[in-house]
Amino acid sequence: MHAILRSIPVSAADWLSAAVRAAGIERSLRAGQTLFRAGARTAGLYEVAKGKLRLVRVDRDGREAVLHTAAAGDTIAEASLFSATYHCDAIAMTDAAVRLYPKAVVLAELQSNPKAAQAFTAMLAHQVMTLRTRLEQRNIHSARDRIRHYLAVNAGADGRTVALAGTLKELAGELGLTHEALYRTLAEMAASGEIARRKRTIRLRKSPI
Amino acid sequence: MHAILRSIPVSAADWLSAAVRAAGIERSLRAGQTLFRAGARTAGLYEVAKGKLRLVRVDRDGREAVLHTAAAGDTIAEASLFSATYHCDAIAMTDAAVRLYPKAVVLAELQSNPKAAQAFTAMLAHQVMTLRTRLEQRNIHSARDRIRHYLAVNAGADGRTVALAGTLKELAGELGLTHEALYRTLAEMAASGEIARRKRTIRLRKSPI
DNA sequence: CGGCGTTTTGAGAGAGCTCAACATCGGTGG
DNA sequence: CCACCGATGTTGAGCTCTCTCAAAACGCCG
Repeated sequence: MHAILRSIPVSAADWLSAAVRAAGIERSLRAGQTLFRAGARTAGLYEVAKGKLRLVRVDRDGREAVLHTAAAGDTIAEASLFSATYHCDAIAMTDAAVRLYPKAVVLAELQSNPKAAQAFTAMLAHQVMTLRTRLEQRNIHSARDRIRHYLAVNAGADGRTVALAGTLKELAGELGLTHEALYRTLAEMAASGEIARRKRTIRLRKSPI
Repeated sequence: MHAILRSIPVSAADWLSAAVRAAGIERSLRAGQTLFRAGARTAGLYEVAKGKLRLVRVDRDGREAVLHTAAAGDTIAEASLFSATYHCDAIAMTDAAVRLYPKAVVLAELQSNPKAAQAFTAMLAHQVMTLRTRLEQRNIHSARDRIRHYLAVNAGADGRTVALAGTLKELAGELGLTHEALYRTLAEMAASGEIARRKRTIRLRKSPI
């Protein structure tokens, strides 16, 4: 799935001109530190240089919804180029480094450089599709089927091996499950022989129909 | 929320050049008819001229996930400009009419017309934020809170009146609830005085904190 | 070795889903 | 104008499933 879009450059490095990149402002973050919060004035586009960040919205119950996870090479706050304030919090999951490309510089670049604009647009289009896939996933109520869906969507080249980016607890958050439910269901699926678990991978025993 | 992006032209009419619009191919659809299905080769960008369409993905249980609802003036299949196949089904909810702008024509336009490209990009950015809001919504487990969230996000200018676009059953699908749960919870909220229901509107009694 | 966070397993309760029956509304045709 | 029909809207009762709270084992790092 998304085979074509996968080949599109996701890294800002690939489409921002040297001039824009030169205007980038580096910043380091410790694990757990906040890059920006919802409601704050938007500064521009961030590129993750090192580590991982997550975009979350917090509802009044203190529950966190993980909207996105960005690793090195990814950009965040793309949509904020067209908005005055951020609409979610960005928090470093690990020690991390980001580069800020000021809004005006990026917008000028997008207007003057069709190639950059096209790449940026393609990346947004890709994000729309990824988000829709996650929305589809959230429509699945059963924990088991939701995990199956995740494994199917995120399987590697062989179609049955999934590399886990972070901890299972993080995965639970991304799936919208409690970590207990995820642990339990994974254990059941392993017991029934549907999956095999290793250090940082899960392998599907049978290919999903 | 999204106050700024709301003012961005959502209609294709506003940014496609006359030449591209002239290349548009009209097509009529009866209620329930399918415009395209997941997996089919992408033809281009569609603009809804009349009626309403919905984009859905169907899982193996036959359950429908409503990814998007498009009304007159909206475009659909934007991301498909960068993909060889569609990733969801488009189904007419009412008798409808659409205009197809062939992929090559639109892509050429985006490359040659910075203004169009910018408008298109802004629209995609807007979609990303809308999708994230829906993803946030799906993280809310309680039916009541999910409805509250929907009402808060979709309240009109006065901040407490929400116009219902379609049937409650459709709304239930969009909220990821069964229609029974939605009916019941709306009835409870009306009984407790939290909302007031009219023909095609819901009004919040108190402004949500 | 000690401490902290992840991983794991247990038991109970709540909330939405499912199945079911009925009411209501809008359109159609006699 | 009225009867019919389908879809939406509404309410009831039971059940399943995940969430919640709890406690303990495990792994990693200082």
